[in-house]
Amino acid sequence: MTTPNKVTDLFNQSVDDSDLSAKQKSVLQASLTLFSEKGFDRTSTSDIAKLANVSEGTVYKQFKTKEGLLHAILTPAIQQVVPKIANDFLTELLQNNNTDFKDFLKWLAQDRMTFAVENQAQLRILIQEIARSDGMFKRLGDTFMGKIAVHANTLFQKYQDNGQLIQWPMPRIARYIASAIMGYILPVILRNDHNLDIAQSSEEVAEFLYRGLKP
Amino acid sequence: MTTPNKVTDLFNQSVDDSDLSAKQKSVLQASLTLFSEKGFDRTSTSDIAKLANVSEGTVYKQFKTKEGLLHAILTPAIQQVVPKIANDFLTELLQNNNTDFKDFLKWLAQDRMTFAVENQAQLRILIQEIARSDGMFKRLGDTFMGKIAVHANTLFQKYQDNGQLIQWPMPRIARYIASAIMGYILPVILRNDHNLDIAQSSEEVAEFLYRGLKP
DNA sequence: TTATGATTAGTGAGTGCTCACTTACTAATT
DNA sequence: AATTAGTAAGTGAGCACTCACTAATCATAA
Repeated sequence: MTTPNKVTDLFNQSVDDSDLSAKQKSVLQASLTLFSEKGFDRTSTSDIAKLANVSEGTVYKQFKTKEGLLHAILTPAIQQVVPKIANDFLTELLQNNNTDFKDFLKWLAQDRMTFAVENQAQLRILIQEIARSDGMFKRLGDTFMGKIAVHANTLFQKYQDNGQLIQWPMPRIARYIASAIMGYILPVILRNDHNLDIAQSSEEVAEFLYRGLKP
Repeated sequence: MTTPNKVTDLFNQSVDDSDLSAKQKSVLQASLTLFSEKGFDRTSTSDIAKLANVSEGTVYKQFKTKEGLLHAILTPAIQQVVPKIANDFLTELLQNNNTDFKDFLKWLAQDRMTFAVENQAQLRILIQEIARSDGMFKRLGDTFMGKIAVHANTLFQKYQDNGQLIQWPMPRIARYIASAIMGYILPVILRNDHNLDIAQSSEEVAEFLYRGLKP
């Protein structure tokens, strides 16, 4: 439970799964780099073509529009940011052994921190989109409510019945867990910092959260 | 201590302090609205002129460039996001009465939540900028280290000596306080939500933080 | 007060440039 | 032979910004 699970690198995973040509892959890679470094709106398609060493027409052969390129990058990110966590909760639920709540917190933190460090560029682009359109945040929130809420609720209930978790409403508990972990992840993404000590950080945050959330 | 202090509305404050004409003020107001709704890059100067009911030349009479407009909006925001907190800490320090740590947490949360709700548009634009250039986040971080760290350190030390605060390093404590409060503020800003129950939320977050941070 | 000159505020039709996207073409693959 | 991938020179639209001009404001002297 405390060992890190396999958190996949989104780019390599979704690129390998698709049957894109080498040139198209380098278009995606160049877009990922430039979007995260300069922002979507300040990246031109000719910039992308130059960095990818292809002609500008090639950029449009596969991804019909510039937005389509953004979509190709963000869709796998969005689909993993939220639903992957749902799976984590389920896995934890299905193992009926009574895992320590603190261990679960540490494992969750570890898992999401690993994901964040391995997908910094995508997450930065996602944050840019969230800040621009209030629709994106609501969409993520809805996905969370739809896919995670039920599992999280059940799991938290178990810990509450165990006497390991305070009797607060589930959204309140979720908010503190999410924001504390975000407190480690966001600075890393926003500073382009590549030196997050995940073992140390997840231990720390689990300790704090457990103190704040035990009955 | 638990009563909210006066948190000023940035736009009205900085606009009234300046000697801008009515038209220039409406240019600023229109920019604020459009930048926060559509993002800086997707707002054209002709959009701004239209919403402000002025000619496009007027936009450029006072604020020489579009960037200058962004600057005029963000500078007061940046100067209040961080340094205002420094002042709060100082105020708290100078009242040498032994205020309860939990009361301080509640007051701090209340203060920043009020600020955030009253300056949603500016903060949303600031978040957009933070997400785009990693320089902005570092700049805020440096301002924090320069203006707040010392005061916060002294204050936390006092609470630690009081036996009200756990003996953790100051950055760790600051991180949890900041992220927990952010957990309430960010959703409000990113969803354009205008219904944050500040009294309830600040009480809640102070309760959680105190549980997690008491020795 | 009022006429005068000067400074500033505001206008809106340009202007040149960048950019997303197209298209007519060639090269490669099957 | 036919379909697909890749090319590179367009193209038109939109944009930030300018400029020649007019309207308003204001200081000062008759």
